[in-house]
Amino acid sequence: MPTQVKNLLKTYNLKATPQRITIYKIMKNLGHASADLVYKEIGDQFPTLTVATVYNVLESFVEVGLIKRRLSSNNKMFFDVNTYEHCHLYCQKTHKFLDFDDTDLMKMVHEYISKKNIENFELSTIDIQLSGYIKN
Amino acid sequence: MPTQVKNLLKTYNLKATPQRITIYKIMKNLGHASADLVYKEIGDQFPTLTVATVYNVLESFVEVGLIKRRLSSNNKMFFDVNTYEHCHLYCQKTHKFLDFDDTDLMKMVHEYISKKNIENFELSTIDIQLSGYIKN
DNA sequence: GTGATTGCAAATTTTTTGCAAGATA
DNA sequence: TATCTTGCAAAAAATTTGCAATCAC
Repeated sequence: MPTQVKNLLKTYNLKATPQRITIYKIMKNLGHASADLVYKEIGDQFPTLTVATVYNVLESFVEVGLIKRRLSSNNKMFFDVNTYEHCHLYCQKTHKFLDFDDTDLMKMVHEYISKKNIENFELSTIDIQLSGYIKN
Repeated sequence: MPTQVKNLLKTYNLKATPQRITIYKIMKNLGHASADLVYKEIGDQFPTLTVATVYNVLESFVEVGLIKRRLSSNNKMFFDVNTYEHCHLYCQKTHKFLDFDDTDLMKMVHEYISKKNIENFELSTIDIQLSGYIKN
């Protein structure tokens, strides 16, 4: 697994620094997280790693497409380790995300939208977010 | 129009202060905006009105359901003056929103989702956001 | 009048920046 | 070695708070 992450980073033309490896593993583990959350998760397992580095690293991941930004109403940056298109359940209370995989739905909406042919807009991704309360 | 806003606020059990009236008019005019944007828009037309008040007022609007928060990847609070369910075009470069009304699409997705019967989740609203670049 | 709302200034929280030191390929 | 990345400390940006003064009803 550690070597795998190393290779993954290289695939994306990122130098495999210990900081990046650590942060990627945490993102992989959390699935969705804010910079802040990642930083807290690091805790004292890597004492010299600073918040600034967390932001830098996450930004470098976004740039190459290794992770994606997610939309939140939390006024915090949120990132998603899964970059393929999928829906989300978003908890308005805790601001947590759960993946909601439904390729049929995504396909249906995509087809509908492409028929519409929206002017003056270059579509990049479709986000479907079900907002509400995650119980438990 | 000024009286209309006054009445609207009263309908929502909000005292019709000049600050609230001003801010609601601006929101109505902008459609979608961050607290910051609203504050800038006020400019010197109301010199004593501070940022703190902008946040307070917008929050009070959200609480009663007069406006809604919107999801952004901008790490800023975004608000929407239209509270009915509708889609959005979101510009990833400028972080601007455009309404994209399509009741058929919303209906289709709603029906699809309700058939799914998602466990441990209390659905409040469905957000469909088309992210990309708004030309022009 | 009374309770809710505002202004102000200061504190927090979140994110960014600059630059020297260090690590990666 | 050359370049990219990190650490650190400080700045900037965004949001919140406390409290006294003021206003809407």
